[in-house]
Amino acid sequence: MAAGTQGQRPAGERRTAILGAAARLFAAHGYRGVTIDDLGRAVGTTGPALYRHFPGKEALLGAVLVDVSERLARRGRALVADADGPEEALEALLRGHIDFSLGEPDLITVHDRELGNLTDDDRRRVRRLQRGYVEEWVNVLAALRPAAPRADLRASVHAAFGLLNSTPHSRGPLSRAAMSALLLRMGHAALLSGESTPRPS
Amino acid sequence: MAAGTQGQRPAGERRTAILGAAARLFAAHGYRGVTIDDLGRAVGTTGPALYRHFPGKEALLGAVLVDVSERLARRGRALVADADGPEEALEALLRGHIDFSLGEPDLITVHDRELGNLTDDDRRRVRRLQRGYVEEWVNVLAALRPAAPRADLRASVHAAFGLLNSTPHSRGPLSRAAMSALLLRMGHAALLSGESTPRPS
DNA sequence: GAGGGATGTTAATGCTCACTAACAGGGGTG
DNA sequence: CACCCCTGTTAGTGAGCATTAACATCCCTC
Repeated sequence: MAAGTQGQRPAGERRTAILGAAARLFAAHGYRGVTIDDLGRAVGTTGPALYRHFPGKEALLGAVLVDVSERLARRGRALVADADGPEEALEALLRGHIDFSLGEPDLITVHDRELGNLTDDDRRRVRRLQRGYVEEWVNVLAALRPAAPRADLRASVHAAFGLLNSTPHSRGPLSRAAMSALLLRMGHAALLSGESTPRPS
Repeated sequence: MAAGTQGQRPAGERRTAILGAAARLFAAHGYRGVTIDDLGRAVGTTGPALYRHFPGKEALLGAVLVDVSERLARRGRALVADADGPEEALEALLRGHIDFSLGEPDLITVHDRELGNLTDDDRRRVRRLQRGYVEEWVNVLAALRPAAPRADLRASVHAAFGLLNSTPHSRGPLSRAAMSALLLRMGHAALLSGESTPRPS
């Protein structure tokens, strides 16, 4: 029971376990509220073992945030490219984002709480990816609401994200399916509320 | 310039200055990212002077959060009581909340990021106040959408708060008036999207 | 079957930080 | 005018924590 008792090799399994634990713990207690030892304990090692996989705590947060930002941006691009017209693109973006925020609430939470604890470099990268994702939404919306100024659309998209991302804090007793439907309906209504007169059916 | 050079007496002026600085700094860097010395410097004293006004850092956060929660809850109750029917009550709640989130974004930010750093006691108190405020909204909505289950309405209200509170992170170049109008429109549409068929005009 | 890289472990190390001690000026009240 | 409370100040103090050092295993390759 002294030292070095492990010896598996399923590639970066420990690494991904650490990333998962980091997302969960950072979401629950905040970046500053989690210690290296907490992280080690969460993956069945001691704290310093972490340094065999990441250069430090900041880099760990960076890896989490860059990864989630990349996935969101990539997914957004793909959904829009595959969609058949802007109505369907918007629907796909909404569904995709909702799946994400219901499926990985920890990542969503960390993603918009911990930007300030990143390295300047990582923060720039994450911001760039976020901007790209937002522009994807804005482009789709612009096709549906040609009269609206682009700045308004951008603000609308950010507000819609606030709505969709509220999930981690407040799902309550609703099933995932029910919550998903509710968010879809609300998000859709909010984003298209720019038209002065909603047309029935 | 050695020691004790001050001597004003406008009552709790220093105290409110500290609370303001705390809201601003906690919003910008997070509770854990702000030191006692930062707080002292922000109000023109040194760090430890703070202990003449508050028993500690936790109590300071507690004072900020309890105060904002009380104000929101009280305001919500008053707006609903003074309103003429549920349509107008909802409108008033939306406008009130939007004013708040555009006018004091720091408080909004701290309010939903730092619950976890409160004393158990303060957390309970804040949660109770929040629940009361939410119920105010839910009651109004229930009158407008009698068919919807209360759990759905609660989730909808939380989601709408996410939308309205997104402001601090994302106002962009829009004027306050423009942003206010945009949020009002979106919030209204999102909350009333429960009706299966939106009726024109 | 010897060597070495990957991965852990425990024990420093050094910094940051909330909080406390000891001391001091200032002004209102007796 | 003497006292005393209010509010500051500077110098600890002790705990927590990221990171590094030194050392130990395991398994894979030659």
